[in-house]
Amino acid sequence: MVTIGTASYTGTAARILDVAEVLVQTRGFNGFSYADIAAEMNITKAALHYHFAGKAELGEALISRYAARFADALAAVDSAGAQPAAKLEAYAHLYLDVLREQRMCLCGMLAAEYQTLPEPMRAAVLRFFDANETWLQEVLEHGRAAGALHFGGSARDTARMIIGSLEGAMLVARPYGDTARFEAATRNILAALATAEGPGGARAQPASG
Amino acid sequence: MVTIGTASYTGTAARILDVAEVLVQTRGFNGFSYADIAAEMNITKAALHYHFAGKAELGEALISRYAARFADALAAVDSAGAQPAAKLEAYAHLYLDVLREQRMCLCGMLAAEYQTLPEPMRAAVLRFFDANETWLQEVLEHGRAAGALHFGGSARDTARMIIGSLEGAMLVARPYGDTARFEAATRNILAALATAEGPGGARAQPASG
DNA sequence: GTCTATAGGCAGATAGAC
DNA sequence: GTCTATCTGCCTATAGAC
Repeated sequence: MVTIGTASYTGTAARILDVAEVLVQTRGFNGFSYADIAAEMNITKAALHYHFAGKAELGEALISRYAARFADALAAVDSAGAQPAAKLEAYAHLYLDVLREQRMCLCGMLAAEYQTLPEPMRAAVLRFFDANETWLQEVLEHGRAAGALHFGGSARDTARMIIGSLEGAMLVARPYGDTARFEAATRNILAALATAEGPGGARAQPASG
Repeated sequence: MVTIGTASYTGTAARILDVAEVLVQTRGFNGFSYADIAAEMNITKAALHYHFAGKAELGEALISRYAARFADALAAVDSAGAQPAAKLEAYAHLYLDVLREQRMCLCGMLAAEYQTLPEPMRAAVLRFFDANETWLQEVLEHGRAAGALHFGGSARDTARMIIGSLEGAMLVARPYGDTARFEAATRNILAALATAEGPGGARAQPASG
């Protein structure tokens, strides 16, 4: 179980986060302004500053809430007690739900803009990926021990591969407005883990010298 | 052979593109300004407008030149006459070279910002991915016919999976400043294609209902 | 081709009234 | 909590001299 944050917002603050979240996921952190949020909510920019001192603080709150929600979703998958392969499918489905709303993963988007982010946001983005990696690693290790999943390399590297592949599949599928691209890629990746000869087997060769 | 564009720039225009390219690949299209380019080059913003009417035109030129360079690199891989698996590794190495300079793929970055881009830039980004897909598809089909590559689904879907996985591996590896993350993911992906039981085999299950 | 100067607008942010 | 009003600074872009 991974607890990333305990941030809880209600009322106006929560509504601000809702609006800002969509803006970041569709336009990027550098692609929207306080004026965009204010216009959408029919309040003034000054009111926003009452709830979140600056854009940096708003960004931190966004990641914190998003990560907490994601952690809750993963905990729910664990509680459902499904098979390892089904857990991986449930994991991929979390991404698909985001893509269906024509959004990018919040932290995938912020990963692209990483170099322009204030330090606290950077750290929070990495924590999000770390938490995902930890959860996947556990699923992969248990799955391999139970003979349900098959992969050659370390569970850690395989977890990282899954995260990257899903983030990238979203990244490319969204401009095409085509969720089928994401779903096909997901099938390819997960199917290889559920078959006898998974990725990173003995015959694996380095991709570069 | 895919010819994307024939754009050719020399002198100041080429230097502007060089500087702007790094800025887009590291900070995003919405994360830099004409002032940044001007400062780096020790010229004025007004001089930039002489070469590229506006940021949108500069963006189009950037993608056009990047895509042409990428197409040239793929043609060079073809000319080398390597085995299918080696071609895929060479393809992945193109991405690695970009990541080693701590840059994101230009079009991967622009894919994240897609919704904020002017239409001509959007179209150019999709053309880039389409060209990549076409090239990979050909390598995959020839590789399968020759018994060198193994995958269950269509070559098109597998090509798309590769593009997404490499873009995503870059996206996540860059914030960590860790090229090993990218290389491990690449090994996982490509190894599965070079082994008997590749991804998307008969046992493949849909990732979602 | 590059400059100075400047326009016009929007960014994030603050002060102080209500 | 939300407002009006305002500040400062940066943005893209243009005009016109050299």
